[in-house]
Amino acid sequence: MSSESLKIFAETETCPARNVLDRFGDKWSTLVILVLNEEEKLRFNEIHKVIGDISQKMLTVTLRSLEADGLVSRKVYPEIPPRVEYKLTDLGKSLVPHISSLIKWADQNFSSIMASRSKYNQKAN
Amino acid sequence: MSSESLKIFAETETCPARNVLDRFGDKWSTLVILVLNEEEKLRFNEIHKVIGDISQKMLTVTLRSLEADGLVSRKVYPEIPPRVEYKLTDLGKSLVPHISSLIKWADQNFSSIMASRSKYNQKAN
DNA sequence: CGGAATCCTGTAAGATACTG
DNA sequence: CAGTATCTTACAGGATTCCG
Repeated sequence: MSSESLKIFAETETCPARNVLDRFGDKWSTLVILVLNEEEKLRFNEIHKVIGDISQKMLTVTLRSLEADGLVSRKVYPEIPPRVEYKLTDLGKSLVPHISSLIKWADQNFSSIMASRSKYNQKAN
Repeated sequence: MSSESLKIFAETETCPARNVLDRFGDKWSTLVILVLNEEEKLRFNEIHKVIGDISQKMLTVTLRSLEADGLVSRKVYPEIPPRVEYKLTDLGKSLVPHISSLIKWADQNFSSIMASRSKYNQKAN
């Protein structure tokens, strides 16, 4: 993969790479995508329950931005009490394998990274 | 890929997935990795020049944390003026393909995402 | 040249309370 | 149930200065 093909040095707003990497720069987006990937469709509180430590506000914010990007679709049922279902769009699904491969790498190299970290911190003290 | 194999719901500190995703949560790490991937070895100011809009401080911080994780190696030459060379470790190199596949996805779907974004923002107003 | 040290600010994100 | 509305805070990251 050549340098030119990456185009990672453009301004953030117009650079696909930076733009999308920024999307994963937040704390919850990837996690929500992965959760949605496991169940086809999920309600707000179901997602909330699965990700124990996300606040209601951040789950809303995250879902809204994923929806804005066309990665997640939101379907409201006009009932009382209200019911809202979230699911990955095709675009969202097409992203999952790439995230998964990253997770897989993480799993495989986690102990190595942690070992390196503690070794590095030792030297510092 | 099953839910169980992902293990994304554990505590952040002990969860490989979250731990590594957090690493890419910062603004510059992936960018620095990609830059280092293109040149085999680079000096501090060379990296700085390639990534035009990173501050000296953040480049230092980023390189240090990448070094701590064992993704980047740092070699100091005892000369005056000082010379320091950075390069990816094998571990760092093994990560690159996964990032690249993400970038590739970003490139391919950027216009689609941007279109979705502006459409979403229209509705909001 | 390659940083370190300090100061400062914007914003992501948490806590809490309220609502159709 | 699925949010919205505020308020508050921590910390990432920028700007600047100094140093071996």
